[in-house]
Amino acid sequence: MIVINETYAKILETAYRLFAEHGIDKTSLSMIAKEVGISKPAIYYHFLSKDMLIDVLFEEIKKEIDFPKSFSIQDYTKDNFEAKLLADGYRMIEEQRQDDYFPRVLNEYMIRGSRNELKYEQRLHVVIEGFANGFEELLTHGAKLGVIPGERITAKAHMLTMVIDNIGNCMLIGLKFNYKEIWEEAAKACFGAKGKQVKKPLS
Amino acid sequence: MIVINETYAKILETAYRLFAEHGIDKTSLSMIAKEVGISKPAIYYHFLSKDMLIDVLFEEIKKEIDFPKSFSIQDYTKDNFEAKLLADGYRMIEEQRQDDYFPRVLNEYMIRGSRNELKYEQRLHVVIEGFANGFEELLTHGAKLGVIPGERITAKAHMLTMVIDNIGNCMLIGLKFNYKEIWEEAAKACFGAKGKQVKKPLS
DNA sequence: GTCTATAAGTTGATAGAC
DNA sequence: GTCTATCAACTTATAGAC
Repeated sequence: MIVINETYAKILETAYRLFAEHGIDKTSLSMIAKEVGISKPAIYYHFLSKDMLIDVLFEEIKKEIDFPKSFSIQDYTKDNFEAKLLADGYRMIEEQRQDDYFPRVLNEYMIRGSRNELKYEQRLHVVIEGFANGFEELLTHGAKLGVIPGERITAKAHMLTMVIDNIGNCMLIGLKFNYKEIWEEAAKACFGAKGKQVKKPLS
Repeated sequence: MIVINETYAKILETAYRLFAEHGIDKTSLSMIAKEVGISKPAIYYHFLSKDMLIDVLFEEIKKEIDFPKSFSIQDYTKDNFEAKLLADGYRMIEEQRQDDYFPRVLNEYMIRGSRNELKYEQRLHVVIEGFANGFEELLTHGAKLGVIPGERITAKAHMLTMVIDNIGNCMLIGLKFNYKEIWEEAAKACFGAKGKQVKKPLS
């Protein structure tokens, strides 16, 4: 978050934290102002309304979500494909385990999108479809390499999206599942019956 | 929902609908009273507080969630196992497509559980674990019948739980995925390499 | 059981001084 | 840019009549 104005950035950061802790609806501008150390009307100098603040924060958050950040397709080769798909998933799970502010806030926008608020709905599509398309691209790459069956790539990609996304949700409510193993099952399903090929022909 | 008192039931039903439409936080007791056709203080005769109303409704909702309702293990045989697992999933997806009030409200409680409100957190565990355990039981049954590999049953069951649950979430925000195909990929993953056995020796 | 009236507090937002 | 003072509108909740 590179912002010119100091206070502007502080307000956004504080809103982010408080939204995660209490939810958007139950976070008032007074609470934010108090934490930042300014008066409530001062917020209105930087943001037109609470709604605008919520909006701007969502735009900032969206920038942080990026499929290529977690799964860099160009690094996947015929030999490392399965291992790398597993490892990248593990890493994503581990990242969520450490910072639960992010998925919490994203969840807040998710629930807003699930209502009739169209503006969030459409923007959330971009987020999830980003992952769905990313996985589809990755699996297509795998099919070209010959490590993944070429059929039903889209369905498989979406299945992976469902799993990795819901792992985050379940961690949020404190469910103690073995998420690495769950990801392994989902990932393995993409390789089909022919998945058990040469394992370590590397170097 | 079989309740003795008329107004009591009306309040609960109206709360259910309004919670789904506007979220719990943005649904006031005035809104509920207005829709029911009574005055706001009348609600306090039936419920100690808004919190108690939220609590009671959650208990009612929990009764509606029941794994055996969607997947009745005793009906799964060696011959129909894969087909039935698919069909039951399809039916669940179809049910969600028709009534989106239910998942919406459940989502409201989910997000409450993801905060620090311990009472919801623990009760939500019961809900999801109900499905996780149900799938585990079902797959164990499948392993006994010889249609499912006996290893990693728990991980597979949890993977199915992640998928079926998140399909609901994605439908909620209006994502137009092919959910039947997604479920097929998840289900097929449980059968492993040996899954391609006799298909129609039935009748 | 349901009402009117009202308390006590919070909210998002604005006016206007500095 | 930030403040104090203030607003109208809402909230949950209670007192007490019928």
